[in-house]
This record gives sequence, structure tokens and C-alpha cells, in this order.
Amino acid sequence: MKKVAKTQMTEVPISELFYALSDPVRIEIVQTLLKKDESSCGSCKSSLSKSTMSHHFKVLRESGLIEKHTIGTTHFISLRHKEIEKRLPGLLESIRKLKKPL
Amino acid sequence: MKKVAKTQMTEVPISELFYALSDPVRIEIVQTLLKKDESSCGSCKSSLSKSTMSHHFKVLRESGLIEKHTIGTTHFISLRHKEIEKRLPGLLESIRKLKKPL
DNA sequence: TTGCTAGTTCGATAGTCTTCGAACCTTCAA
DNA sequence: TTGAAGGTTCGAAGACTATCGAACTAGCAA
Repeated sequence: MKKVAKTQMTEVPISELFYALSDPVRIEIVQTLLKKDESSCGSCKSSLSKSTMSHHFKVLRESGLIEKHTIGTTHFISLRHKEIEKRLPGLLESIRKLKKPL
Repeated sequence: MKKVAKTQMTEVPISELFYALSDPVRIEIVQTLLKKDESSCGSCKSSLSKSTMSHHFKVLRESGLIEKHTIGTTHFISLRHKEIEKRLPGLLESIRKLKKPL
């Protein structure tokens, strides 16, 4: 039986999770995911370069907020709703309602 | 009529609020305030220097999470419960329950 | 194979953050 | 007035961050 190295939400310190949300770009990504439920990386359009966006996705992933599953050449990302709700109930609903400036 | 320059919670971008919570030291301060309800700066004891602690209090204050009222030579700080609850309902209750490592 | 698409990784740069000790400020008490 | 207590501010050091373009990787189609 192979052990899947899936990041457990509870392993990540909560400060890291808040850190992931401390950047307006990343909050906007989360909001996009809340609307679309799932999305390819590219569909989170932004004026930033793709390497910068890739960096932000990585931060979100390592904080345990999102996860990625690749289908062919497209990398789909989605929020880890259950885990987030378990740790910080209501947070996602609050973020959904936020308006700019983030 | 003098204008009181009290920071309005809604003026501060939400990313700044999350940033304030992205440091374990500051989360611990918030937890302390949740237990004691109000506290002097000095009572949030820590191994860090007082200038460092002062810095963290400033970050928390500027993010709108805490406020300060001075009585004599002691500076009391307290959480801005209502404002926080309005913007991020349930957050404080979640933070109260958090265990180390933060 | 070749080339395209969609992302990741690398190296660099400029800016920001945490932390400290030293110096400073303010209030109160002797 | 002097001194102590409780914080704040300053300047500096070292670590970390956001951002970019360039180079790279993996899957798919022609």
C-alpha cells in the first residue's frame, strides 16, 4: 500500500494559513475559487506574470488551502473546503463576501 | 470639534488583518487577550525583548485587531471584539481553540 | 520527431519583516 | 527634582517576500 503524501491541514501551523491569506492576490484567487468551485490555474487571470502566479499557488497549496489535480496538461485547483471549515469555520463564507480593496 | 483618529476596522484591507495574524507571537497575544479580556502589554509575557513586543502590538493595532487605552503609566490593550466579529464572524472563537504550534 | 500549451523552477532584485539593544518619553512616587 | 516603571522609537543586521524573465518539464497533437 502506497502512502499518499497529501498535506494534512492540521500539520500546517495556523500562522502559515493566515500568512497565505495576507496577500491581496492570493485572497482574490480564493474568491475566484469560491465562485467557480474549481478552476484551472490559467483561468485565475491577472496582470502578473505566470511565474508569479505559480508562486502564489504554491503558497496557497503549502498552507493547505488549495489542492491541485492535473488532467492532461491542465492543472485544476480547488479549495479544500472541508479542512478549512473544520479549522476556521465561517472563514470561507466571510472571504466570499469581501470587497476590494482586499 | 476635534477629529478623533481612531482606526476604523473597515478602512484596513483584510489582507493586512490576515497579515497581523500570520505570526505565532501575535496569535498568542490574541489568545492571551481572549482569556484575560484585557491586559497590560507587560502581562503578555514572552521571551522576546520589549521592543520586539512593542512592534507586534503596533502591527496588531494598525490592523485594527486591538486597541489601547492608557491609564497612568500602564498601557492596557484589548481586542476589538465587535469589529472583528462583524468582519470575520467566528474567527476569534476559532483562534481561542487553537493549540500550539501556532 | 517537432512543436505547442500550460505550468514550474531558477536566479536576481528591490523591498519588507523580525529581532535586538540603546536611547527616549511619560507618569507617578519618594 | 530625582528616579523608577512601563512602553515607544530608532538604527542596524539578517532573513524572508513579491516580482520578473529565462530556462525547463510534461502532455498532447500533427
